[in-house]
Amino acid sequence: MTDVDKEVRVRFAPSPTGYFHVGGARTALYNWLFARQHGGKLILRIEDTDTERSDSSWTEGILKALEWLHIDIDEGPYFQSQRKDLYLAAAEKLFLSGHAYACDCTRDDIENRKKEDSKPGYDNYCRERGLVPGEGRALRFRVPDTGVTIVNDLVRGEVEFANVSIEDFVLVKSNGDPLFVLAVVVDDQDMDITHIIRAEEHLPTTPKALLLWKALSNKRLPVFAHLPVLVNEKRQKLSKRRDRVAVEDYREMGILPEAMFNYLTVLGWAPKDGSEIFQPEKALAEFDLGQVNHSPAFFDEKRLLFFNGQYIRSLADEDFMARGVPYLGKAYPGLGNEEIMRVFMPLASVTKERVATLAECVDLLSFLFDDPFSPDQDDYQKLVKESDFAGELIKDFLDRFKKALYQDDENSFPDSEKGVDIESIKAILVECADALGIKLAKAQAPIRVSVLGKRAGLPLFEALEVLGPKKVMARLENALADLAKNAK
RNA sequence: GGCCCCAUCGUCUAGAGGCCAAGGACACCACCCUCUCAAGGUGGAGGCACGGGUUCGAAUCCCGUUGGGGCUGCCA
Repeated sequence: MTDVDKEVRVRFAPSPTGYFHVGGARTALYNWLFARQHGGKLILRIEDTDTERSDSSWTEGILKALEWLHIDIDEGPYFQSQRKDLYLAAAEKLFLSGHAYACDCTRDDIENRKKEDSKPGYDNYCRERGLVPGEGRALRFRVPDTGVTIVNDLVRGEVEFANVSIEDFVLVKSNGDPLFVLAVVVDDQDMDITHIIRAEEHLPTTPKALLLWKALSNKRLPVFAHLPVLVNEKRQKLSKRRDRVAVEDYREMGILPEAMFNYLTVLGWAPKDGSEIFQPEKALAEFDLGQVNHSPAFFDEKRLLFFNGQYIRSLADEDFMARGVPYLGKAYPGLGNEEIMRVFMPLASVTKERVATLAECVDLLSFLFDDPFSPDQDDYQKLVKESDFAGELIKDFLDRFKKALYQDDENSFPDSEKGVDIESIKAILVECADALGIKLAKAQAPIRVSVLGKRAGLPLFEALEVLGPKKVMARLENALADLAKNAK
């Protein structure tokens, strides 16, 4: 078998030093697409060689986020913290072969000499001192003084680095811990990685990796693909510390994983036909690293919200409801799912075309569950209290509503849940509006605010029907009493 | 400062020398639909950073400038 026939093996290698943000998710996604396209393997490797900043809880978050996005991994997770011996063995090999040398320079030493020299980076002071590796001594790689190192990149073509511009970088810290450059190359060779797909920020370290790779073995070089970074509104690389773009946060606000997946896919790549909302199958069929954009992309939440709205609306009512229920359950811990679903289901279709996220269901349906109930103060003030017809209208509506409900038998209504149907409620309000000589749009406002609590929301008649006559009447009577009290 | 990457509407993009007086989508504005709000429909405003080349012809190729970004750590 020739090298060319080798199975595609890619890796996603996050470092667990903070919450998992959307930039990492996109890198993982592109790796996944590439692996699946080529019938290859996706390996997950946790780069936790920085013991100071790494934490297993972050690893947990990465795992959960990948699962949520349906990015399934074939191997791993491997933990670099558990493979230290491998890196140290490679370090020894490099020292023995003369590719690396021990260095006892402190940071200050280097700084001081730099003042005289004015050249940045390490000055190769220890290169020919013949120090033996040991306590308090770092191990540095001997970078060639001449020649160039060329990075073969699927996204950017060939990128050339003059070796003189690369300093003798550290492979092993003076405390004996291996550094990521070493660990990454050792692992990529050990795990037979064929394609390294990662963010562009790694491009400057790639020539180092290549030099190391060749010094370590004669394995075929991996092919690189450096993806443009994701930036914030200020065009800076997304940072875990600065930018609030955790995958977990989007999940909590009710972004659908398929919407996130789709949005991430088209952030930096577009299918030939220009379509933007599509199933993963299409990306699998058409995705091409060579077509990935070269420039940084802004993670536009507004656009994500649009994608999410599209996905929500394409859901079957039952599915939509099932996904929304947990959000309501969280907002109203006292309620059982059954209880929520009973009123959610009949309103599912009118709700799903009014939300961009699942969390927004809570806001739209709160009138069903709030207990005690109280309307939005601003809306109530403006559309009920300050209205010159609200009192009259509400009274009229309430009278007619009761009449329809009791149906000529005032005693037949104890607490019947039968209620009044949508068409009848509408007919009643039309009559009220006509009596006042105003339009239906105007007439619905006081009723809406008094019963549903806000000036905007679900279609009034559907909402009233599902709410049920008891609460409708109680809230209208409350409004009436309040208006009467105020009139004095 | 040094090295490297990048540059099409505000944003994400289509564009691989003539099909481009630059197309689509988000956001924005207007109108239609309409019980509110949405959703949906129709329309509108809005861009090839600049300067040189190459070419019969450049958003597309080359050079420079400017601008932005990344890296420059015994972080990843």
